[in-house]
Amino acid sequence: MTSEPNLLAVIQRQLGDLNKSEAKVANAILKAPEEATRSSIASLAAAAGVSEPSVNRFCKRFGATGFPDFKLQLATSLASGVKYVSRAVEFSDDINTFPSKLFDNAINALLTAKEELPLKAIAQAVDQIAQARRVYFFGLGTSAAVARDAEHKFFRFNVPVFTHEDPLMQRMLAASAGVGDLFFFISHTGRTKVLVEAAEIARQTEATVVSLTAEGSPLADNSHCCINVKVEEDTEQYLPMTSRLVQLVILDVLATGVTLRRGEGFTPHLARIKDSLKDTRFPTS
Amino acid sequence: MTSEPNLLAVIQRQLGDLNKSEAKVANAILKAPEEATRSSIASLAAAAGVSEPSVNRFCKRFGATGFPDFKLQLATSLASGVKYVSRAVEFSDDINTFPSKLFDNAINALLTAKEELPLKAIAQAVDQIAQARRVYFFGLGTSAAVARDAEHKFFRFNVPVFTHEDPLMQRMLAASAGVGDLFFFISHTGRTKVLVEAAEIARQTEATVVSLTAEGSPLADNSHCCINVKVEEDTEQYLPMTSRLVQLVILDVLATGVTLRRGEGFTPHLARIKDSLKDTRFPTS
DNA sequence: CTTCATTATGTAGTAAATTTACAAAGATAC
DNA sequence: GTATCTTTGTAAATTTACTACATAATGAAG
Repeated sequence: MTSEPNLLAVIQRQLGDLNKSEAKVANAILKAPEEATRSSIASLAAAAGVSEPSVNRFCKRFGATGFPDFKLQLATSLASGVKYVSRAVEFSDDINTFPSKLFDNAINALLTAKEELPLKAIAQAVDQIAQARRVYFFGLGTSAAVARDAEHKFFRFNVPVFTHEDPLMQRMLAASAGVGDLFFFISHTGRTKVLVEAAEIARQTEATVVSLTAEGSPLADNSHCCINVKVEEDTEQYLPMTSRLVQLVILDVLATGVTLRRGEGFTPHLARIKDSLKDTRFPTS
Repeated sequence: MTSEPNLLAVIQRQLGDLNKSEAKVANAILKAPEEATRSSIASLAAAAGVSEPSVNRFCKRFGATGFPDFKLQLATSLASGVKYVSRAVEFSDDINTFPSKLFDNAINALLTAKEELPLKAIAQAVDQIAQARRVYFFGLGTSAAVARDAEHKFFRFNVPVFTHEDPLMQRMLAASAGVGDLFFFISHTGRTKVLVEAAEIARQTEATVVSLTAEGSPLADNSHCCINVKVEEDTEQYLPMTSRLVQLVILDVLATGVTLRRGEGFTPHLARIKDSLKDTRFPTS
């Protein structure tokens, strides 16, 4: 792809930086993107309550050569089937609307994360995990489930992996750490006290501290290497789902990175683990 | 979608049935489809060596209302054609390529799942969870982490939720179940013996059995209600990541469904839970 | 092989849509 | 309060697409 991956997201993001009439046009488009691709500049201008040249200027502002070109880009963005705008679920939603909204939000989160992937930090983390003698995955609350998931992924690489949901265990293990130990902290906010404290303790040892959390948070500040997760707060009501999905995929990226490091010769080892499960299953008919 | 999946394929197929000038237009478009979406009727006519009305007639022949509409359809089908292709990670991949591949695969999995969402089963499951006196989430291996995640989501709704990773506990709880109990089994394959057995046992009681698993699997057969997850096997090497992501989002859909059922009056309750975590965190600067 | 009918294609004019140039209105700084 | 810069709209110019009609090509029948 040469240009922007999705136009609606860009428009959404820049909403604040637009002047009055441009914002009107933006809102009209965000409200009914499909329709916008089919309408003429005159009807869109009418719908937005602005003049035709304003619409034209709006298009040029977003990198199009003109209105037709803009419509084309918009149609292309829309084609993938995702409304690239995060949509909050409302109490008026029913079974036909809210599931797609949640899926769209999830997809949107992954798309955004993919665009701003901290490759350097990821590469560094892969290095450190591959070299570690022991890896501890620590998280609390919903992040504990992510840590558990990471354990499942990483134990396959002959690296001794440990997870603990108990903050006291986390503290004690952090305190008794040494060279070759790697502490991997997972936190959505990066502000959970007991977790940050555990990181501080680990930091005072010879161990390496890596975190998967929000940039600039206390946890990030206490890490040798921080994998920054972009979070859009406004869509999260009471459950931080989307950031957790991103965390999971990033852990998958790390696990895959370690596999690639191990090289092709490692494949039989993985196959052996998979095979070990064979007898626990009913055979496929 | 109302019409054809891929406009280019349709044009290609009908090439023989076209008359001379229409065929010229078809060839010009097939040769440079991207460019065709950007050009005016005049330039396309020139490129094909025909007159403008011929191009217009060509467009109408393929169901468009006119040239602009045709361009729109063409652009749409070009855009959607490229996506939905999962890409396997290879050992030749490096840090610049494999992370995006993994993200793409995850995104694709969600896109596919979204399109074939079993809404009826989801609605039914929401009903049953909302009415249940107790809900047990059971999974093994990687699905245990998903079950744990579900627990975290659902306990917020005053529904007593239980998770157990121990197959023996799962069996015993299933055996002692009664009216109002709901067993929610999570399994990627739906063929894990001990889990299927637990489902069989639960099925013999008065309890309700719901599963999130592959269609037609033994587990699905032993459930009152099965939420079918579409799985693309070929992209999964040794870790079934994508299906797990889909499972997580579906659980989120279920949790949201239950919230919506509870109605707006329930929001304060959720807010209270969120607030209860406040003191465990460092305040935002 | 001519003539008529039918279909295919192009020409020219018309209507519509888009863009540009410019002027008025509004905001901002001095 | 004036000058300057930005924003927005008006109107004209230009480009684009469409329609009606005319001409050419094709094919069938006599």
